[in-house]
Amino acid sequence: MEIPEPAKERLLYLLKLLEKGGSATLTSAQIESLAGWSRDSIRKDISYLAADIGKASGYDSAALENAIKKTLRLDRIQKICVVGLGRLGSAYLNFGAFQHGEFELTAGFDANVNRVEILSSPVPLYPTYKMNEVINRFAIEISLLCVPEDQAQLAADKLIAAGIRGIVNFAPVVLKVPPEVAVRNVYVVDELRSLSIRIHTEKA
Amino acid sequence: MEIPEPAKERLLYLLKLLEKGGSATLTSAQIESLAGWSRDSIRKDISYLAADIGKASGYDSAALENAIKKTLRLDRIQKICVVGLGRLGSAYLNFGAFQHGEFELTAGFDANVNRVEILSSPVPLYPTYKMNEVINRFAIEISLLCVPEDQAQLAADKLIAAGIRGIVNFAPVVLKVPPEVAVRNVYVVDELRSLSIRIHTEKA
DNA sequence: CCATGTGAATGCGTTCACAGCC
DNA sequence: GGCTGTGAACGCATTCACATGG
Repeated sequence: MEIPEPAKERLLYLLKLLEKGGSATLTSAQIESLAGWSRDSIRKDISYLAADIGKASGYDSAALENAIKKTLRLDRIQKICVVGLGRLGSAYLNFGAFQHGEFELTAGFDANVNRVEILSSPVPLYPTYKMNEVINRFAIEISLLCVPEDQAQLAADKLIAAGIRGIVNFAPVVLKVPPEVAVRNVYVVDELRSLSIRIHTEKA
Repeated sequence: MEIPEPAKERLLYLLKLLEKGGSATLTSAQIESLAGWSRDSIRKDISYLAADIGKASGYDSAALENAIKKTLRLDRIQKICVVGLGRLGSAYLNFGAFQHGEFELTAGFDANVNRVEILSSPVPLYPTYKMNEVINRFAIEISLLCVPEDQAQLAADKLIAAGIRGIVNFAPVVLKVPPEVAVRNVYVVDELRSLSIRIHTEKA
């Protein structure tokens, strides 16, 4: 069965809750108070996992966590890279979660060859012109895009040409990408606007 | 009429497109190719604005931009603050968009009094115990939460007690907040997971 | 008995199709 | 003619209500 998109997002959020530990077993009512959705939709969401987790006492947290990871295909290590090694990009080179977690930072790129040579990094660094080769050699699927605003589209085009499948875009621009490439924008002003809208246009 | 939540998000995204300039007039078909949604839903979304913008030649970009801002209540300056003046938090003190744009950074807070005194900043800084007073005095509605993971919930509780209405949370935790407080989480691993799910669970 | 799991009903958002207007 | 604007039809996700199981 195909899982509805909103259900996937809720399951992802639930996974976050589960990872922070807490009780070994959870009922849908408890999840409701933690997460804010109705217990009915929580039960329905979990039922999509088809994993036989529920007892009369509720759900086994560990089993639930595994089932979500497996169903959402988050159960294996995935390779990522970072493009643009300025302040933000180079900070991610040393980010702990990328050294041991489910996302393995495998390469860093920058158009400035000097920067590539001088920066010390636990991750191999390459000049931009090697992007195609490196991304394909290591089967990198997702990239962090940390270049300045005016270079973002150009860098994205290169990533796409190299066969990247997903981009986390930190530049405040709307990237033009083909439909098979997924993009998530991370920009604080967008978040503020979204909050502002929720605060000021809520059903009175 | 109440605007559907998904429509609000699309309008917000469309606003971003409009702000980057481009042509002075846009048809729904052009927006379709830029944004990726169907022209029908675009026309419906814009119709919620009830603003009489469309001509036979399409929409006037400037008028459309204004109408979106007005309808989504983004047409006035809103005050924000930042809690936690470490690497990330202090970087936002000098963020250009918060000095002239629609969000005005009005205060910075940190529990470490020393840090508050030593940091040089274009924005007034205060120790945490003044949070309540300052937030109310300046009518600050939204806060950036940039403290370490293990202090995030505590700091959020203080913000909520001070009457904050929205939080942009940069810590990798699920904040427990009352339903009237809005939260947006900004965490790169969440974004990567979301992309991964889209890439690997797309309808084949 | 309490909590899960699930077909059936509801409700909401998108798509359709056409009327109205420049 | 081309594009917008919108009631109506449609389809999908949430909610309901009950059957099932520890």
